[in-house]
Amino acid sequence: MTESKYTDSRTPSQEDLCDLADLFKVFGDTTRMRILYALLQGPLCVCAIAEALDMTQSAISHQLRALKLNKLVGSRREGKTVMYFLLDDHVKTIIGQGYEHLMEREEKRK
Amino acid sequence: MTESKYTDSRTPSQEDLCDLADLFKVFGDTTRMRILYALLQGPLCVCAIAEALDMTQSAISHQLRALKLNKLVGSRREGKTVMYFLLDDHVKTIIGQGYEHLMEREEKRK
DNA sequence: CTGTCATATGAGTCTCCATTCATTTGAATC
DNA sequence: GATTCAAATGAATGGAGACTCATATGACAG
Repeated sequence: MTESKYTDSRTPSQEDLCDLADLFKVFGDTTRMRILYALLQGPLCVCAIAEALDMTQSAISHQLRALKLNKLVGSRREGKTVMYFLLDDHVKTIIGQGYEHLMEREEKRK
Repeated sequence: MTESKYTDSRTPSQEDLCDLADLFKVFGDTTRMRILYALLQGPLCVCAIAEALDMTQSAISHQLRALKLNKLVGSRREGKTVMYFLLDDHVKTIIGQGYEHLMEREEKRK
């Protein structure tokens, strides 16, 4: 059975591999990566993120939307402001593994 | 010091975050993801991959190039054929973590 | 209920990149 | 050397998506 859509099985189907690629696509943008990294330190509101990354509020909102759709971040309203925070421990692990790969890759470079 | 380019430090600089996003961009394509997944089982030559994924040899070669540039796969010539293989254990971990995230995300979906 | 601050969203633009197609390089066999 | 099979590469094209700009929604203060 390679046709499973998230059965209990550990073997991804072709469709799963597509979803997987779509997930990593979310990590594959500098702005979103910077947002995720910022949120590693703790929750932040939209304007704080925009300020930290020196980008427009609109650009940040658009990217937060993508992160939220993929359940990587969550949000809660606090008065006029909206706080965003990481939803998932995998985020830390995935970023960490990516970073380790980068470090090793650099070592091997002559 | 947030300016380090792969120092021994564990804290990525802005440039590192960009490199990190670029790395995940490589995982963020269905074709490349399918190639990596195929290679999890063991080394394969270009034509075998092309056949397995039902895509042209050219398309596969182009994507293998991207994977190779990022040191995710290596290659060795064997006669007329060229075998490709995974270079890095992080690949397995990263894909695994991504998949776990997907599974959890599905659970939470009503 | 009006203004203001914070955020979300839609349309449009511009850039990037995955694939195709045509061609080249490379190795083996004759 | 010529042919053939495998792979790499370059140019061109089509589509996706990141940002901008303008506008809408939402919450609070007065």
